Amino acid sequence: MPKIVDHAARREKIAEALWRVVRRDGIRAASVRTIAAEAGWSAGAVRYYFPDQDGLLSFAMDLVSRRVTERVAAIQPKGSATTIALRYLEEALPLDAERRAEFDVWMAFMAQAQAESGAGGLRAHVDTVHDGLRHLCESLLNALAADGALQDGLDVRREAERLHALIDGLALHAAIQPDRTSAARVRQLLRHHLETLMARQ
Amino acid sequence: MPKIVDHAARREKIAEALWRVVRRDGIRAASVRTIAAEAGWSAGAVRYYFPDQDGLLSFAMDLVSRRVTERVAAIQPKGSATTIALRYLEEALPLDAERRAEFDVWMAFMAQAQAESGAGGLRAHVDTVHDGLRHLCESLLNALAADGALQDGLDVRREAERLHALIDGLALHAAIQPDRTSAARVRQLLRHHLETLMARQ
DNA sequence: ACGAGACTAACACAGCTGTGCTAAAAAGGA
DNA sequence: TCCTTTTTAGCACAGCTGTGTTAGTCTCGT
Repeated sequence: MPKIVDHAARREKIAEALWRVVRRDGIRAASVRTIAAEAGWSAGAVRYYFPDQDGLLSFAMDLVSRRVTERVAAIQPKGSATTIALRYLEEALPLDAERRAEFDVWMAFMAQAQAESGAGGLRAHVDTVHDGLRHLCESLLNALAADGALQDGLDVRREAERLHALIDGLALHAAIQPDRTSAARVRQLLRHHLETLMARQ
Repeated sequence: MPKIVDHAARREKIAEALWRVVRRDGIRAASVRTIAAEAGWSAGAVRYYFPDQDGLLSFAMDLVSRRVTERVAAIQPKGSATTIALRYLEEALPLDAERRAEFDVWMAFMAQAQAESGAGGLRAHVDTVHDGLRHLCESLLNALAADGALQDGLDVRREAERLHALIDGLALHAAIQPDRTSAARVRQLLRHHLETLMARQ
């Protein structure tokens, strides 16, 4: 029959073009035409894959979280519970150019999602990712507790919330002031925080 | 001479209209005309006070930080160093409707400021506020240390960074999931964090 | 009263916006 | 080769965008 292009791959290419536009000029500049130009196609071609703009935005936001999820899923959980925890938590932080780009875009979407009206679908994405990270924090702390690595009498639920907040705060700092908040420093702070939770050897 | 209106007050009214638009429909909807309509004036009137849109955006963002700064400056530092610290840090968190509104707007501006090109002035505002909060954290910890309330051998600089990240993370959580992250819970987590830094009585 | 200065509204313009629609091009199976 | 289906480019439309400009309205000190 006719020419076949990888539909899913094309949609991702377009979404990535949207990311670049958002990162370069902000979400206000993310129009169908600028995105098409960035992707190297005509506006009509883009609209063939995304009939309307809201769908494009929603897909692009979802792609961010899928990318992160894929990377997290690819982690091999080996080593001590502590090393594993550090490894997982680091993956959620924007410590290199690629993840920093994703985080910038994510931040733009998150701000947009806060708008009461309009694309309500974005709000659900935020909640999903947020709950996912909270759950990850809790799981990692539970694993540490099972290993007897944590101090006695620790409220794991509370510590998970605190860790979660710390992670998001560190992510923000790494993103908006990458020079002042180097990757090494962020790793150091994260490790230090975990150490304050651990039992004295 | 002619009719006199309070110039500064009018500019703030317009900026607040911009906030409402951003909060309701996102920063993408923040055009001169929608803002004018929201403020109840004509677009021409708005442009009399803000010749161009970038100026309006920049002013509106600056107003957010000024409002926060004013509230922080109005705090009466009385009570123990711990109470004072809690009082100050709480003020930086979006724990009521007004501050939540400000934070939503701030988040939208922050995301926009991350765009490499375009309104470069926004970037400076972000840095100023960011540094201000970091400095506040450090000052409060130093005051606690001077009172002998902190554990011995604590790296204050490091703890200030950790506290700062925690604050920003808690603020984010309080803003995007206010139902799941109640004001009481945030206060509890903050107090708990400080307690982990304090010397055992 | 009157006129100088501060303020407001309205229009114009070129350009961009999302979306609907249509015609053409491409490419693989028959 | 030709035909069928997918893919692409382009146009059209109404409406919005930022910004210049201009004409008008108001209010106060003289």
